[in-house]
Amino acid sequence: MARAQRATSETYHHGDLRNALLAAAVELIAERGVAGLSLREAARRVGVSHAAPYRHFPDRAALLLAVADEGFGRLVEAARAAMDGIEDPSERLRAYGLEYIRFARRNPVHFRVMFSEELPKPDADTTDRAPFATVALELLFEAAGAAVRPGVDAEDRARAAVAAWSMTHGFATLVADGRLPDELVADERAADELARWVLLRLSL
Amino acid sequence: MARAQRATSETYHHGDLRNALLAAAVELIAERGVAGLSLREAARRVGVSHAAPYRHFPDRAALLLAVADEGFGRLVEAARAAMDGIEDPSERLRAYGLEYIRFARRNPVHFRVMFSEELPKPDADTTDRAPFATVALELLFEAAGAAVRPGVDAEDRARAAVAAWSMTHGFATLVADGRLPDELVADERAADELARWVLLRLSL
DNA sequence: GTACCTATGTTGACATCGACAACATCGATG
DNA sequence: CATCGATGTTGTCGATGTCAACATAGGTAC
Repeated sequence: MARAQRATSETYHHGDLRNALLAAAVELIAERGVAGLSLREAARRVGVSHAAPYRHFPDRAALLLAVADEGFGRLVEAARAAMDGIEDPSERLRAYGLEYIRFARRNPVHFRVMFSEELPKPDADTTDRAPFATVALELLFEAAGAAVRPGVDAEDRARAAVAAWSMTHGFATLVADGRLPDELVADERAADELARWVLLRLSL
Repeated sequence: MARAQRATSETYHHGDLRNALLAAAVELIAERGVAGLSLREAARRVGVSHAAPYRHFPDRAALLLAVADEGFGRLVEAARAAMDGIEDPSERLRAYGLEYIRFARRNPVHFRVMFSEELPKPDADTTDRAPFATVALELLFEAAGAAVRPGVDAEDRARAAVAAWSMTHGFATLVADGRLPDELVADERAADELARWVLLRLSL
């Protein structure tokens, strides 16, 4: 928010433009949606010229990608913390799912960007610039694979992962997009409880 | 596709501009994504001037809305046909889900637009211009409500609907966005089978 | 300490887009 | 056959993404 400690000479050289732009982008998207994000408006809001952002992001897509990766990073962190110490594989998977949904509820902007169509498709190059997305999904597939009864073949293990992801991602999407009745997800407690209930309908 | 029967005077007055624009829009979105849809490019592709689309759609959002409603219409039609004649409520719900997912696979562009963030939020006015969206969701909630064991209270019935929607919508979203490994959903048969398997993990 | 050098900002320009206004054309209706 | 409304066209405006050319500040090498 507040301009970084040492804004050089109080005018030229912002000092922390990259982060300021990220924050402004999130704010803007919250107000106008992903499509409403404009580099010029973001620049305006942090008080720099319209071309300044290009010193930090090659193009608009890169800014979106940065927001997405920030989101995936936070998700991975939260999920790891939530699963930490839990032994039972089913419980671990549920803990991940719950955190995934909680994340979507608390960071709807990030979540929407993370799965936005506007995001450049991950290729070799993009993967470098957004490492966390891969990690987050690997974590999920691991947890899901471990949660199926032992002795199940690889194919069904993959299917189980898809089922778990579908359920979790579906619910999270509905929450982040505000498609569920407000009273159902108004406060954290109610939302958590509903999420838990929904995740329990999943039998792998 | 082909210009309507009587393109008046072969030049002025296209004859079926509205539909031509819809088709062009879908094509464009398939190539460049929803964000890549531009009224001017659509106009160019059907061979009219850049302002012609405004005679049929008040703005860009309206064109998107029309694509979405076309999609919801087709979905409702397909879902009704699929459920027709099936008695068992659980089977009916599964039939809907399967059709929902099949629709997403076969019409990924429509599906993405239908749930795109860019779509104007449904308010009283929009509902008039896009009646099918409501119908499609009502149909789902009915089917889900009927599928839970009798004697369950209203609250759990609503929860069940959310769970069913989450699972179905989640999987459909992953498919439409191409996030699942290609070999899993390459041909219709494999995709259907996987969808069935996934939907069977749902126990209401 | 001073003279560069590089990272970071700024100004100015161009093409594209959504949107509107003013004008043109066609076909149906009297 | 004259008129009128629906449908297209041209011209224009402001906003945007992106690039090129220029400016500035702060650190580094001597």
